[in-house]
Amino acid sequence: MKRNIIIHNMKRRTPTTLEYALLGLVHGSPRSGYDLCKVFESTPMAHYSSSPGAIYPALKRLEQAGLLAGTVERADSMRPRKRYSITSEGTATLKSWVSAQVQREDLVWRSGELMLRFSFMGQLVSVDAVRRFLAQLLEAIDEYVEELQTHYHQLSGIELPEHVSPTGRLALKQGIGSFRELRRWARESLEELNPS
Amino acid sequence: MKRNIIIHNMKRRTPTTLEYALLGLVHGSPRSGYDLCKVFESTPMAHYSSSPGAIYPALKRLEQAGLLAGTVERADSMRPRKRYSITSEGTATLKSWVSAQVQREDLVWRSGELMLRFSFMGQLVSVDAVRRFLAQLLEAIDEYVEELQTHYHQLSGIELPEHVSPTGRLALKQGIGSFRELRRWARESLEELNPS
DNA sequence: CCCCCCATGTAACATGTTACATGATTGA
DNA sequence: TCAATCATGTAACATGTTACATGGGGGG
Repeated sequence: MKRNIIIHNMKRRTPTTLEYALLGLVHGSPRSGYDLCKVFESTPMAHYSSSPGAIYPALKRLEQAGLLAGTVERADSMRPRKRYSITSEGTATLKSWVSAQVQREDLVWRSGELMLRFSFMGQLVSVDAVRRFLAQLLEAIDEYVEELQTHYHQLSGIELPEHVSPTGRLALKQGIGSFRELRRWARESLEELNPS
Repeated sequence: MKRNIIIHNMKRRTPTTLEYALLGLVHGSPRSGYDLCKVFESTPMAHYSSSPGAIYPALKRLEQAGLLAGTVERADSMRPRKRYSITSEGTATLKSWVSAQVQREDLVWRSGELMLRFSFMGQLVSVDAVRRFLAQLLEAIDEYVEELQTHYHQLSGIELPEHVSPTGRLALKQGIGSFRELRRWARESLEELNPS
């Protein structure tokens, strides 16, 4: 009898950035796929998606995983519309995502996702948790900026055999500058959130 | 009579960002796949790749497209090594990539690729062309920052029915800040490159 | 002797991109 | 009536990610 019905058999990969973005938006208020497409078209959220070709399949995956629940409205009409709401499991997934420790890797590889997490935090966790997030972010930035500066000094210090073009050096400078600005922003935001 | 004579009909999709990064590095000096892997592991170029699983196939594609030429060294030995050099066609492709007009879309969707272009420009085009690039970049930034600010004011201005959390607003502020910092950098770099 | 570095790859897989398909409704 | 908008999707495709495979050489 191989018919063991395993309930938790769903392969539960961690959601992609797009999937988190969809979860977060639907958490804000229930929406249809079309609504979500328009959000991505018309707001700076555009950074996180693109096209119905990605959004509709992602919504389907989230529904199958039990993180979203879709209900069809106007089923009788010739123009049905499927409105998605977030499930309690979906909310839990979102919460643990935004609450995760900020690692150096997040900053280096997925800084966009970090900001997405931050933008949803306000509706999901306490102000204290938001402050913790920013504090961890500041630590990670400090660490990484120092790394980058080491590289920068290696470039501009001694004449290397392998000559680095001035634009290469300037590009690195830009990278350092952008992380410094991020740090500035994080400090300012911390203050703004202070209960003082 | 068609004026377009198709010389060879290899399907010539435009290279991916990773492929441009490889072209640029090999243009700097001939390297093997392993060398390139190490560059990505050990420098801030890390932003543009990841793993041998992407790099080796990309090199093969570039060779087939005629943009790189690989020669096997130590073919007799038990540990051969394939060193890639850029072809004249590869250099031409690189040049036209870095010289392309800077569009708003590049800034919004592919700002990382923009900086990669910039970092290779020094070895490929004249200082004048670099200045043109920065000038175009500044224009695009001005335009986009204004767009973002419009969104920001829509959020913080009137109380909206759909309440936006404070972190959502702060996240947008961060976005604006980072583009402002980019603008600052571009202006500074322009001055630094001035023949004054 | 064992482990890590050199140096090359391949295989499975999920995801995103682009393009297309469908058909009702609304406004000019 | 004609175009744009609403609203849903599917199919083909290339790419990147993760994991694994191979095997010699050098240093402790």
